[in-house]
Amino acid sequence: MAAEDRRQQIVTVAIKLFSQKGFRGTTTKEIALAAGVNEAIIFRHFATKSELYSAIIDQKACARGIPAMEAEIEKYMQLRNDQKMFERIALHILDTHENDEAFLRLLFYSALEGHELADLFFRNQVSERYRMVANYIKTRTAEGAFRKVDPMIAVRSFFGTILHHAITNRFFNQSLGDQKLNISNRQAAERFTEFFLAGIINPNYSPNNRK
Amino acid sequence: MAAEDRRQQIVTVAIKLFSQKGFRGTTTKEIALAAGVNEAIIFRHFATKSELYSAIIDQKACARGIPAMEAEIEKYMQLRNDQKMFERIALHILDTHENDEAFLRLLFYSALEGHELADLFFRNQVSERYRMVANYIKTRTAEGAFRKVDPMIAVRSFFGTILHHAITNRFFNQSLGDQKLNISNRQAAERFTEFFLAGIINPNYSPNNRK
DNA sequence: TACTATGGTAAGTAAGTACTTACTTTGTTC
DNA sequence: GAACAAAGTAAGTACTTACTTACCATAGTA
Repeated sequence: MAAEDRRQQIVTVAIKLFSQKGFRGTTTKEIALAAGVNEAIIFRHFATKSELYSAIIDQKACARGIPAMEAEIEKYMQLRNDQKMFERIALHILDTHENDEAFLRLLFYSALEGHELADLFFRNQVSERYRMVANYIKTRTAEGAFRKVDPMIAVRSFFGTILHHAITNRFFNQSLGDQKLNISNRQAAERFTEFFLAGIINPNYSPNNRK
Repeated sequence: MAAEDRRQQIVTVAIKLFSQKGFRGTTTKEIALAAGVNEAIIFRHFATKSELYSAIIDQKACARGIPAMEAEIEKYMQLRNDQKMFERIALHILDTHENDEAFLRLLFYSALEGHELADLFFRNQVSERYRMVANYIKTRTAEGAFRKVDPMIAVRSFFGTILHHAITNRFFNQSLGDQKLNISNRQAAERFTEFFLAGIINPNYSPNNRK
């Protein structure tokens, strides 16, 4: 196998194992076994185990957003379609964490074990999205469509709700007994967004008497 | 030192270390060093490292609630003081995670590493509280004070908001740059509750024409 | 055919790891 | 003060860890 392919294969295998057992909990021997090569091969491609982790960070923390989805959100913002806009963001988050099972675990392990992944991800991806949504809320408040609220409080409420749902479903669902909430991501995005917007829209607003 | 005291001391030291580096990441040697005893002492009190973890679980997952706080919440429920009631729950959660720094980390490590602590905690503590709040929301909806909402959606929105705030503050606050939200727990409880209630109260309700 | 660069391996090393063994100290009771 | 149980220790064991060394196989080029 060509060097570059092997390198990528090792990274892929390592992502899976690190997400399952953490960085400290995963041995280079296990990674080699799962990749079907001798352990020494890993150290031919990566000087240390930490360097292998760095390669994962480069791949995960700097992942580019999906342009189609970004455009969709942008469109709904311009149309002032609040429901669809927040719903799309929520669905994106929920789907991301469902499709990439490893990622949420990798993030939490990284936060707990003190690697830079979680920090970089927050800096590069989350922080920017928080700012964008906060600005949208400010705009809508200025237009009179939303009540006067602290945008950061509203942003944390919204993302908190969605992330809590994602985290609970992944880590704690079987612990909740009859308190489970087994709905599709689409339904969840729709209903959490409805609930969120009910709390933030200005009941006296009609689009015609916009200032 | 008496056996029971030493045992408890080892548990206390282990909680701190396990929360910092996880179960797998903490060595029995480190625990012994931190407790100021020989490593063999640990194995005199606990047959295995796992058994030490079990002792922690017994102590943490079965911790009793604080009666004074439970009574306060119960009182606000009976008085139908929605703001104070939700605020008190929120403050309890935020304070718990601030005062017991180790606990949130211990919980997440346990969820990731697959120990029973997280599961037991959810089963014994969280699930019951979710049910209680969901029932309260149902009652208030029946009384006409709250809009007709899915109680589970509302419950997840509320707890999600509060937990997200607690988690973000503990793990990711320094990653958020200017998106930080540096407010006291009391302020946070008050403002998140206000925001939540604005979304759930029935605007046409007045207590006098209760059914 | 011989040379060389590259992808691969077997079998190590030194430093941990959980856990044990054989022994010493210390406080209590008669 | 002798007997004895409980609290403590030093120095192990067998095994695993990240990482290394010395060697092999094969394809492309001269």
